[in-house]
Amino acid sequence: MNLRELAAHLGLSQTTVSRALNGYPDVAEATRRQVMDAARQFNYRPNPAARRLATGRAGTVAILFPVERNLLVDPHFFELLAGLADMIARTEMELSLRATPPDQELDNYRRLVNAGRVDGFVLSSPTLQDPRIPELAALGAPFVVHGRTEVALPYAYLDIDNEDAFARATALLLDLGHVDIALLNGDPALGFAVDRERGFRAALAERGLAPFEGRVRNAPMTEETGYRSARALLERPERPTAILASSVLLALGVYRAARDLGLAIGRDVSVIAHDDALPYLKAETFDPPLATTLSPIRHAGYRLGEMLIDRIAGVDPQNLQEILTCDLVFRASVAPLRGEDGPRRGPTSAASRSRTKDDPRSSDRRPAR
Amino acid sequence: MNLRELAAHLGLSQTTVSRALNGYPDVAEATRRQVMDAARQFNYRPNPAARRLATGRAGTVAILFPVERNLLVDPHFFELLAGLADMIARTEMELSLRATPPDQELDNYRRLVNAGRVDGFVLSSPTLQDPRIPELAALGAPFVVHGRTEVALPYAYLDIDNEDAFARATALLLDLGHVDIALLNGDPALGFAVDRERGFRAALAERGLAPFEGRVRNAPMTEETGYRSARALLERPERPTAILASSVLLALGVYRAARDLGLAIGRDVSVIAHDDALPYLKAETFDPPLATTLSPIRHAGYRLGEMLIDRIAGVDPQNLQEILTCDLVFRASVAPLRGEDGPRRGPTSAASRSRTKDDPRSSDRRPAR
DNA sequence: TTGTAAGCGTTATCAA
DNA sequence: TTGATAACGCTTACAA
Repeated sequence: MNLRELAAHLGLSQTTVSRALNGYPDVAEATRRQVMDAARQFNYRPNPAARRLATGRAGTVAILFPVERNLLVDPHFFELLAGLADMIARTEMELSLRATPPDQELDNYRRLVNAGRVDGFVLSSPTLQDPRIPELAALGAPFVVHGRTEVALPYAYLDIDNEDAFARATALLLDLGHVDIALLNGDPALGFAVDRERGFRAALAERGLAPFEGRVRNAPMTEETGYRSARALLERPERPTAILASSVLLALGVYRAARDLGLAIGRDVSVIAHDDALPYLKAETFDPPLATTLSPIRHAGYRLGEMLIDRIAGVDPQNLQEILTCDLVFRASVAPLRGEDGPRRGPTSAASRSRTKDDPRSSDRRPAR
Repeated sequence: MNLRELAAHLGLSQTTVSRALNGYPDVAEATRRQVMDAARQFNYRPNPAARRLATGRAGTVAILFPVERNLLVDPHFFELLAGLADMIARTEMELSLRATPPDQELDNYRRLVNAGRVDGFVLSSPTLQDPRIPELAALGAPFVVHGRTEVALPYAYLDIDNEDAFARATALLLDLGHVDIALLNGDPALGFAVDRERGFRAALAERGLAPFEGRVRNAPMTEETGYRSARALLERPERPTAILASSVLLALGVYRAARDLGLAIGRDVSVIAHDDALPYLKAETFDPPLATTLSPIRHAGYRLGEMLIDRIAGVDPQNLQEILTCDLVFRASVAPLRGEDGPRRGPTSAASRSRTKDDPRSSDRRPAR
């Protein structure tokens, strides 16, 4: 069933039918209803190729990823993708996944835009001075960025409040008596690592403290580096009593190192990690369960899709800038410092101030039957 | 630059130029060369929307994934996707990633085919009686399957030789003196788990052996279940001396369980896992390094893309059925059984027979300069 | 408020 | 071996 047949069936012109379907104002309400009903009845779907050809719009959003680069080493990317695909599937748009050799990446953006093959992009894992941003801005192509950068242009982004999350996590540890806290962070070329360190330092500074020597470590966020870093930190007698980790994968390595050294997570060393809610690596199944700053990255993908659709529709990028607050999820990997003044009995007032709550994804969220 | 302009520039008709570009036979060699050169010179690219409209072909291959189902819990899926995207990017085709509610999955395949929006599909994680296969076959839509099933239809597939891989891994352990071997396997609704168990049992049977009671376990392939299963197996005195795991993630849990129980991997319990070469979970960085049956899943994605292109071009599915042999990569997680007759000194002849070799991805594969 | 008709950039049919 | 010309199915001036 195509437009001509539908129009013929209704005894109307293609024009009118097209306008009715596309929500143009100058069409009689009665006509519109008729058209809509018939379209539904015959399950009419406009041919996307024809529409593309006529409008010049591609009906496609794309996400490019460098074939060889880190992105693929990063399971978070795919979780983001899942959320994005979920959102886009609810629209008439398509999501095109495109691999590109790293050295042709900018070129590919340019080509896709100039050839009108893509209406908008999601940029993932931006660097602080990400060249894709000025490039796409210059091309006038709509895009949304997952994360903030230092690029001084008005662009649409969605980020989590990394600084706030790590400040709150640090404050919680401080409230529990910890003073020597280490930070296992990611590659500082990616903005979030910088923000997290800033939050960490700010929370310490607020109590007149600073990180001890060698307590801030930057490295790729893998189990292996988590292990190595934690091992290096914990095997010396003057070890930190708490560790903040930038990912659950890093925390996995921390757990392994602690176990190797005969240290009990929680009792001997407290751990809080940032949790992007990867479905195959759940903080709550850690032993002991891992406390986290939580922000499901899948939801971020979903929201980025919505924002991109808006951006394509012409919404000003200044109005498409969002920062999500992370939940701080308290679990048994965190405990009060065991000091000479005896164990304390739980978070102090400042800790409960900081929105501590349980995992919102737990089953008690479902409505009762 | 479009076809009309290109034709005008050459003083030829659009028809001729189009035919020259598309490799039709009835065009003079000289003309073709002229056209090709000009096309290259002006960097001419046919408009995909126009081409789609004219040909009825979509120029798109798609991969559908259920939003909620296990697939997303599975990091392997994304690695496959990366290989597929890499391949498709080298063609004129697009790769469309589509999320679908699980209950509308078949419907969505049907819609996409009938509306001519997709030229072909990659089916991932097929079940033994996967309903997508008869559905797509009935629709006459080209598709390739990652894995084999019990569906009695001629369809294109790419699979690894799971049975052979696990038979060889088992034989290696047997050669090293192990007798009580456990198998931590995945969900038996997915075909590969069945094949792996078959290989395991076959290798044992060849020596007149069978698995001990409770030694075959099926569960989702996560770190957590690996831990639980290994724990249950290893904490009893009559524990297995070797464990085969269906994934590196499971093996991670096995390592954790062994550590908890004070058992040394290699010395006290040998471990071999199947390795799909996920870039962020490397068997060679395990401590001790993890022996594996190796088959990079990314390459499978790449190859599936090639096969799908062939299938769309009309190649008979019977000629598009491939089974890849896994490499057996020997590492320190495997050691001879420590028996009353003292430690043995390494693999016996039968073991070296079984294509044991080092990780082929190591740097010595690069050509010398 | 509706209709006519001209594109959009290809490919495909048929004739030359 | 080449060239007119008609689709392909939709959107959009412009006209009525």
